[in-house]
Amino acid sequence: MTTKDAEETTGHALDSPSDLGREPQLPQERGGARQGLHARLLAQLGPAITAGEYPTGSVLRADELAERYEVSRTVVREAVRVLESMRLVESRRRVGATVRPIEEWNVYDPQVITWRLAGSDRARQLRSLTVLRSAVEPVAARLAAELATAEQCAELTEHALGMVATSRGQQLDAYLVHDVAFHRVILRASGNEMFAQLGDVVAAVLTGRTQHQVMFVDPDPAAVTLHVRVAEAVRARDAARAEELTREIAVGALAELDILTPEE
Amino acid sequence: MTTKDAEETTGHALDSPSDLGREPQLPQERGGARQGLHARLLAQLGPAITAGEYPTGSVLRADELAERYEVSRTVVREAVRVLESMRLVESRRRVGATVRPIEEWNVYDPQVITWRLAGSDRARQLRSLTVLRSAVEPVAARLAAELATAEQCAELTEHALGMVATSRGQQLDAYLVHDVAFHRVILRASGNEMFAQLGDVVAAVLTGRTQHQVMFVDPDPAAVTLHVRVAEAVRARDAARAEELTREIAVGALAELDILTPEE
DNA sequence: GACTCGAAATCGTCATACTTATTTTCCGCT
DNA sequence: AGCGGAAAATAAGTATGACGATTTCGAGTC
Repeated sequence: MTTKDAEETTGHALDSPSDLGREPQLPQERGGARQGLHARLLAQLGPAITAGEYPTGSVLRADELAERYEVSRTVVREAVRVLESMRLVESRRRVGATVRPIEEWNVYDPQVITWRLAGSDRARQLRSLTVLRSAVEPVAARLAAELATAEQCAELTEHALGMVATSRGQQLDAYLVHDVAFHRVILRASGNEMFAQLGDVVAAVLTGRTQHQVMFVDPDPAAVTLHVRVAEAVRARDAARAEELTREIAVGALAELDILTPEE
Repeated sequence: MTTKDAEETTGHALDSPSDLGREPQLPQERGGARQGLHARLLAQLGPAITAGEYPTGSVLRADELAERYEVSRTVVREAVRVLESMRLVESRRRVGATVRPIEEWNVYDPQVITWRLAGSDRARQLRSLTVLRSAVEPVAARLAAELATAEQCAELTEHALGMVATSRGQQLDAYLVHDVAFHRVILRASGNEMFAQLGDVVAAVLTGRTQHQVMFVDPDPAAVTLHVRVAEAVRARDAARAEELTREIAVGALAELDILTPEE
């Protein structure tokens, strides 16, 4: 059972509600009136495309979509415009919106990431994101060590200690909260806006990992210790050490991934 | 032959030259301006917002925009939808599209990056991107060393040698071509789709650097040598060395940046 | 003074007519 | 028969008006 929780924090993020696009048609959900019909249509088309339901090169015609989903062309066009801005499709006159190859997608778009994480592309997306993390977070930690405010240092140790406190006895949910918060602080403290924006991505990865991993296993004690030491290094303004320790965490995350998903 | 038909049926010609307009916001065709009125409107609004012309919290009303830019509300709405998907604005009923704080923008969106690079935010954007590069490229080089095909290795050495050949005598343009191509190959060869997509970003950074730097100076010979050695390391499947050498390149790029732009 | 209810403003959606660009068809020409 | 170009067909793009939904604001009442 997919117990959902741990969605929180400020801002909106990549959380996809329990909206599984199994139904091939009819966005008829009177349950939750999300904002706007076009958003609902998007929530149908986006996952469908990223899941490969519409393969590369296939064409979406406006009238067809309008009829299929029982909305006006206006709504369809707005949704298509958004898909186009995500580079999922390319709209051409007299042809329609053709699905672009995956290499051209805006794979950094939070919405695209969410859709892919929710769909059949999950494993691949998770791997890409983890590799990205392994590249970014060590450098972010280095910068954080140089730039973090006293308050951010305090948050860091607070969450590191929180991880220690919740690392045993099946408290994975509580552990996850601290873990996510910890990495968010690091990324934000780096002072780089592009790093900071990866906070949601990291949250998604960590959440996904927790949900999909064997839930009985407590977190790796070594990883917990590393987090504590990173917090110490940042507080001590030891950039090199913060970077190196975070790199060790990243190595652990990659190794974990190799266990979970079969190598290609 | 462009013959003007004096069509009075609609009486709405968007290119009527007599219309001078004291609110002259007539988006002319421009390089990069894709087909479609909405794209042209977007090309006006996007840069304006990212440049801070519309500060955070300011509101864009649909009718107002429609009148100001002399387009229909249909066009305005599509443009706003796209801005919304980029998280530049948030559209609410009865309020309009309010500009979000920069921390919430989709700073990885290629279009947003382009706009910011072209506007007043240029220096900051360049710095963010360079830091990102410094994090990603070393890891990408490591992966490339493990995964690159023979053909990619060949391309790599080819471009590295090309850099050597054009590194002296004011051939900066030719040098740039090889430089960009080199980094593109590395990113692509890493096998990570998210890294690969940063190729355009790196190209933008390198191009911007060349354009804004003193054009008389030939590239740093040390950097050129490093590229050659990276190519060698990748060919030799020496992942650790490829990573380390690329990290040295990144350090150089960061140092260069500190010279150009005053630190904050 | 606080509370409620109604009116105004503005976005969201729909329907429709028309425009424009591109593809396809097909006719006439070589 | 093959080829080239004009005409037709098609679907996206744009414009416009109408209506619905919702949020905000203000006026009137307790």
